[in-house]
Amino acid sequence: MQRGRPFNRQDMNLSHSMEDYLEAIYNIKVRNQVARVKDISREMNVRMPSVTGALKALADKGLVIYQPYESVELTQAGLDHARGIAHRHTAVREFLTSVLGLPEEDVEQEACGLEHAISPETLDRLLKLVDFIGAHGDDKAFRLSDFQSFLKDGSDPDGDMSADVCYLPATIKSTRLSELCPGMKGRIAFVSGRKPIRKRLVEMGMTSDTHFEVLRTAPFGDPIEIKIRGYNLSLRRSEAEHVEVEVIND
Amino acid sequence: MQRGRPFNRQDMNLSHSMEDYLEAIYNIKVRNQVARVKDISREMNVRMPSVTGALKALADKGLVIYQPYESVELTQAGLDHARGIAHRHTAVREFLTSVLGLPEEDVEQEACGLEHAISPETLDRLLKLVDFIGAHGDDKAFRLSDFQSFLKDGSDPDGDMSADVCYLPATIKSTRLSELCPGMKGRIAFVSGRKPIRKRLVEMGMTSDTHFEVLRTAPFGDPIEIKIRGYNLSLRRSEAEHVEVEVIND
DNA sequence: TTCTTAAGTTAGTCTAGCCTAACTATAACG
DNA sequence: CGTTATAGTTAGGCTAGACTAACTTAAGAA
Repeated sequence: MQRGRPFNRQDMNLSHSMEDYLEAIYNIKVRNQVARVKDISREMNVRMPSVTGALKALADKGLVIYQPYESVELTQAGLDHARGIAHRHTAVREFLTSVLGLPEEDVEQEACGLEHAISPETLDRLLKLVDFIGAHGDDKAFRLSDFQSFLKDGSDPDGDMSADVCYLPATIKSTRLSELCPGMKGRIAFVSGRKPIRKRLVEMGMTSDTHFEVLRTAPFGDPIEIKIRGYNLSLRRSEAEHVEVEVIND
Repeated sequence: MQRGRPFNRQDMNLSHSMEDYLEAIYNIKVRNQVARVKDISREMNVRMPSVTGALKALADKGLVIYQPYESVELTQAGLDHARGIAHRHTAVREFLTSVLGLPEEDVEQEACGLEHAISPETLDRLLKLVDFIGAHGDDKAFRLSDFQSFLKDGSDPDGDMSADVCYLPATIKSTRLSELCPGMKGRIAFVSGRKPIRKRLVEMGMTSDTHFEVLRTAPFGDPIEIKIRGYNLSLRRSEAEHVEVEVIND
């Protein structure tokens, strides 16, 4: 029960609907680089004026940068939030398909509903469960008690998992280029930021879907050196913060 | 994504909020026999005028019988619906606690959010999963592939489950007295219906928390004979339909 | 039987989110 | 360089669902 509760998502109080908009913007940027009102309207199945309204609300909360007639940018906070939602979505979808065995097609819509109601704690355990169950193919035996003790102290009797593994299985782990450490590889999702900085980054070859590897980072992470399209490139931290990437661990 | 979708819960289109009200009424009746505006208001954490409004809306949809200044009754449809919601709620709570191992206290609120977004198909599988995993204590090995094939053809290699078991484990299976078959035992949850019929039933000993057993049912289920408080009682089907019970299988 | 009080209702307000209709900006093309 | 089509915005309206303030019922005490 418990009505009247504002949806408690960490500090920020985002409505169900605003979360949907944020997620849509994020997804569109990953696909198309830029998110325009029309795109969002299509993705969300609403009319354009509704999008305009939502963007103003999101801008008020400091989650997007919105200026009339321009394409939408995510702020740092907006990006963080959007990633959170996307992770919840992925976790739920993953659980529904790979554990419950529901068909991919049917799952998408349901995940959209469930993603808003999942607490961080549950999210964490859901991901761990998916990982634990699916760790080494469907035929590996699973004991609930093993999982429980794994949750507690991170021990897995079969030694296939460890507590500090990355719990995003068939999942995309997204972050900013500036967060990566040397040796990590990834794929560029999209470049955010206003026109001039975007232009510069794109000219350097930072375009969507391009793969790269981080070579070196200086003491304070500035500059950061990456290998991309066969070239070595050196970026300022302030620039790397505008590059949303997906980590690929091999 | 997919905004603009009316919450597709089977045929009836009930909003998130209306579902909450319905569930609250159901829970209160199970606890208190009667649900009054004040109770609902307390349970839902809203003010009384909001309840009045909601009751009118639910009455319009034919889910409750509402007359000003009187206590609320659930119609047949309302009861069915409420049970559905309660089951989703229980399934989610069960999963969160017994599989994910989250603490009881934290789970209640989250279940409230999730219960609205769960499809019948997912509900079914979630219950099966809880049952399958917990079938014989935490130490029983579980193979995802076994679960998957159990879902398909109802076969369990260890023979501990069968396809037509009742998939509500630590769960309350609630229904109407009129639905039960001879030999079934249960507990009276509450008696619905307007005053005269309620009065008669209560006088016969049909009060909340009383245990009973179904002895006989005539061809068309009318009358139905039960043993309650040491007496044998014969009820018309039309009366038994007003008695909400919880089945106890031993 | 009247009085008092708690429960319940009505009326009216507010906000979030959606909508349509009508206006405006931008960019692309002749 | 103006025209036009498309994208986007503003204005205004609607519904759901909450709220407060003020009125009404009903039930129990005097």
